[in-house]
Amino acid sequence: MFKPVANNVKFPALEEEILTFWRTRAIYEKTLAQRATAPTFVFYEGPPTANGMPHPGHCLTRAIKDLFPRYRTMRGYLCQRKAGWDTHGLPVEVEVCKELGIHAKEEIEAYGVEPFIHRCQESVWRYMKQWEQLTERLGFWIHLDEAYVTYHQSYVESVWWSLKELFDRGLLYQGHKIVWWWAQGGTALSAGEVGQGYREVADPSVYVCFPLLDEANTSLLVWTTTPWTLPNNQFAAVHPDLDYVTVRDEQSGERLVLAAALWQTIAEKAKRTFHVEETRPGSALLGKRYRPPFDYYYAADGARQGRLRSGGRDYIAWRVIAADFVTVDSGTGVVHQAPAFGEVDYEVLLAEQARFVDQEGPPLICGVGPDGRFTDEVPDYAGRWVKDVDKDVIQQLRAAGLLLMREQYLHEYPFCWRAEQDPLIQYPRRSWFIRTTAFKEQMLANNGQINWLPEHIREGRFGNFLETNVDWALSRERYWGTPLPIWVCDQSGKMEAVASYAELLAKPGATGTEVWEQAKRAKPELPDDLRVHKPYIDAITYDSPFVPGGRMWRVPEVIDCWYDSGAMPFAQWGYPHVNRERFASQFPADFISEALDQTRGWFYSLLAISTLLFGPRDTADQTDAAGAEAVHPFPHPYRTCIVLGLMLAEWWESADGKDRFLSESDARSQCGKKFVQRVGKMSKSLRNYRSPQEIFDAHGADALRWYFFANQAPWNSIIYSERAIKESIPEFLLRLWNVYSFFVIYANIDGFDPSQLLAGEVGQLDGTTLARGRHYRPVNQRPEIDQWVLSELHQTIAVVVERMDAYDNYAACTAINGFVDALSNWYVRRNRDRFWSGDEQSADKFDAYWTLYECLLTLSKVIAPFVPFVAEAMWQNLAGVFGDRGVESVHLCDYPLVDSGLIDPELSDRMALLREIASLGRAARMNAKLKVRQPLARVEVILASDRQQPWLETHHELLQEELNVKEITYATQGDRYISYLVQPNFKRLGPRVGRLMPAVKQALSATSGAALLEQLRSAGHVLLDVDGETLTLDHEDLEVRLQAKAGWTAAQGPRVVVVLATELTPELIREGYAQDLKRLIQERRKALQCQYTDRIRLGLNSGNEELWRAIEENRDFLLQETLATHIVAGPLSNCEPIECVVADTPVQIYVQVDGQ
RNA sequence: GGGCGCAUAGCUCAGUUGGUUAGAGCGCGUCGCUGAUAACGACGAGGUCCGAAGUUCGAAUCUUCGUGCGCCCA
Repeated sequence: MFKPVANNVKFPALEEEILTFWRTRAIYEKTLAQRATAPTFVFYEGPPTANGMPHPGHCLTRAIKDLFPRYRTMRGYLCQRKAGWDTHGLPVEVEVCKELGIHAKEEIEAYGVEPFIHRCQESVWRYMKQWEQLTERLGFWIHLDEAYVTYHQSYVESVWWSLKELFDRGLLYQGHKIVWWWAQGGTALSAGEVGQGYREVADPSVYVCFPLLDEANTSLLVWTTTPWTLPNNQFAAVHPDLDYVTVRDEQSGERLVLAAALWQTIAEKAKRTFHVEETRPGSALLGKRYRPPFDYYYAADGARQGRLRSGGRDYIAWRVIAADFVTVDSGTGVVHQAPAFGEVDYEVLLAEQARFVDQEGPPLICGVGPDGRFTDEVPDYAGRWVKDVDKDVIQQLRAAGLLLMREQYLHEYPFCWRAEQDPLIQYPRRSWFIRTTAFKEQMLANNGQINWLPEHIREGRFGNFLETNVDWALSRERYWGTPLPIWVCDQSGKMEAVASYAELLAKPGATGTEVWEQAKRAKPELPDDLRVHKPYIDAITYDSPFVPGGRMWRVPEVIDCWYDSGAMPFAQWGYPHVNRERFASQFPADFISEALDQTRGWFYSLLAISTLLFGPRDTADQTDAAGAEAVHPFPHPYRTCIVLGLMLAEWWESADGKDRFLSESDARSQCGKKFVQRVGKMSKSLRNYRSPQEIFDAHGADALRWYFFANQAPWNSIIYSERAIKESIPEFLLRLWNVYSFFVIYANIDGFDPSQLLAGEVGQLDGTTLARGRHYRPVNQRPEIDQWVLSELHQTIAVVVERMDAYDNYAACTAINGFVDALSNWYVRRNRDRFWSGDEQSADKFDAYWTLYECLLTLSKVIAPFVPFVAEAMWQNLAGVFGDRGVESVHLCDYPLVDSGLIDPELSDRMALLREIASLGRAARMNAKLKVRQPLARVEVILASDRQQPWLETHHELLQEELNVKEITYATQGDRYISYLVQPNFKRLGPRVGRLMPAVKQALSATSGAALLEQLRSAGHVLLDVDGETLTLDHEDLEVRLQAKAGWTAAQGPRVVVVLATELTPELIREGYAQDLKRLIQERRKALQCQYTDRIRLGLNSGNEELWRAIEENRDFLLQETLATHIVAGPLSNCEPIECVVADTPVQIYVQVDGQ
């Protein structure tokens, strides 16, 4: 016996039971164990951070990350799934600072780096529980207890090894970087953080004169929105191809040089009258020297020259240079350059420096300290915060007669995201870089081999990003991160990199471990991993190999935590210090997936690090012994990458905007009809989304998973809509569940128990095994509809496997959904009688049970990777009857294989036609307002082709029942009812007739369709004169469409028309009455909660003679259908009647269970 | 400002190398079916396939330009 299936299934509760089953039986571990020697399918987990709550977006990534490994495991691969956690970085420090109520770097120093680091380490596990819970509840199978953790010593040491590689190969260097600098906090902010802090502000913008040295009374007119940077001016930039004019200011008589396109606008704004005196291209201005508005540096160096590499000499600064970025969109076409405070400006400086012989070019002028205050180099403003001096600068310019005008300028400017009043400034910092630009071509070649989904990422977003590659700014002046493993000699400044802690301690004269040892003694619970972190690692020094008596000290920086995550392919194993073979077997990944925002994040860090470390090297670069073994053909470190779309939130708010972020039902109850729906980015602070746990509790993980997998291609953005998730249940899960429940109910009634019919081990209950069962007949001996449904099943498997091998879950789900619909709405519906029939031992009945049983078993395997809980629930019951003789879990099964012998495309086509006829018949009934319970005498089916007619004729019964008609006739000649429309087969004829196509179409429609068909039938082809040519068109060149003529109750499809005979006889009408009665009685049975097998007594009260006659004529039918023992006229004692209307007259029906 | 993507029914989305009735689900309306189904089925309304130009015998699909939106970067 199967376990009875509750018809009001609660998926969330069901899922909890399955989770317990998986856990106690260690099913996940068993899936791996049984593939121990199988070929590998390599998956990499992109490490999330556990110091924030998981949100719905993580459900999507984790669902996709679960789907393909599960699928591949069932397909016979070993797919290890090592979890990982990203634990370093500024966000962690910020969380800790919040707890401590501090935010500046000095405050951290004052608090103490050591206790600060301890708090960081503790903080990264804050939401661990929630993450683990979400992961398990979603059914994401991954080894959480063997996770890699980026702060662990072995992980850090792998990163060190890779950095030492790069250092030794000359790929790690120090340079300046202009960063967005939070002066009050003393730190640079990452691009993401800067992006969060943009606000629209009004800044002063000034038009300033830079007097030219060799043109009297003539100045460059320069525009800037940051007056405070003017004291640090080094150059003025023009576009060499733009036209510049020299204008005379009527009022002052001074001449100004500015872009030709802008002079009128500026004259208007400044309320001046300009007279154009000269026009010249920007190129004619190049090299012209000017006097900057402030002479703090100019006084000493204004006349200084340096030697050029190309020979000759040039002034080091304060002259006009060429730049492509100059536009005439705003400003004056002459751009002030202060390289210390602008990334673009700094590029200009680098380019200028490159022209000069080393040490003779322009130095970087920077009169501002890291605290954002002017230094003594700018005496007028020394000690003042840069943004505070704008006014005074303007005042000074005006006094010097250098200010043409000032205005307010509205623009977006970044502020610190956690200290909202602090504007950020661009500021130069010493920084460590990885020379990724040297590997651009290799990265592009590697990228070219990756299977990106969607494809456009390769050439588009990611490819373009690689094309514009700049060296990776690796270092961070922070505390909680992987320390940069470079030690520098305090005598010579020479440096070397260190690849492991042991290597460090083995250095001659190494000291400093006592700092860690003391800390550990004081606080024994400290994880040993901390010893490779600040401040302990900084304490370790050793003898300089470069200078006798020198000491080696670590540089203070830690590294960008993106490097940590990108190093995970080897660092997760501790490679190369340990686990060399594990790395070898798990590299590269076959599959990774994250959301689109990782393009420049993890996808890049993985690719860059892998290309640099494991890509081919030129022969000169054989520094490392590991290098030779480590060269891998592209692509690596991942072969396929699914780039998921963003997840959007959906919420409701009142029309007046007062109540926001409501659920749909809350909005309805609170705002009446005055509410609106909103869709937008998910935001933690706005709380505009429901927690995943709520979805799990209300609808279940399978519902969420199916919604993700089956609703759209994964790279489209998806709305996290509770309603849509809920709706995915009846569409698929519930429909499937109902079929399953139907099977179990009837199998139990009829005593169909496969475990009694099938002896011995049954394993995965595949087709071969089932074939051993008693009463299991070969498929070709079963009714055609059984053959059909199994054919559909195997076609579905073929599509699903083909699509899933191509990582296309959406199309796979569509195919599965289509099969479940066919199973439910055709197979089960059309075969109810076979399951309901009295003869428990008939071959036909066994065929039906074995067929449906096989479909459901196979289906549970097919859906297992998608909806693992429902699949397991079905398997536990369907295969559970065998106890230990069968496989313990559906997830231990192999994915079903296609039995192409069972696929019958012809049968599929025929059945599709039959279903179409049935559907059209119903449509025609609808049009005639003839309900299906009313039997009809006849339908006529007119086919466009007689090919399937003989087959259809053998299925009269099915169609008669479906359409409730007495007779069905087929014809291909239905001239009374229809006309023929013959059209060319465009796809076939297009290439052949080309431009004649419209004429062919015209000629065909001008000829009588019936005549064409007759010609085709008799001669096998049609001759058509078109444009002086005679075309021979055969059967396949033509498409025959049917068109129902007016005046008939008919419905038309492209290849078939169904015509109803609508005239009713009294007998037919009485039969309809009997059908009405049957339905009413059945409803009553249901209301009385009868068992399926309960017998009943019937009583009827009605004065309608026709109705009684109907009962007499259909007595057997009624008794059989309703399981009634007899029918009496009049009421039954002790029985409540139901009042209803049959045959337009009131009737009381009494239903009583027999024996009560 | 640059790059990438998207734009198809009221909503959310499919739409296979270009082929002539553009689909699904939901929603809405009408009706029907039901002893598996708190389900289901049928029918209907609803589409300038964002706009314009081009290529082609033929364009939702290819090309160019434009518009709007999103994301990334500056």
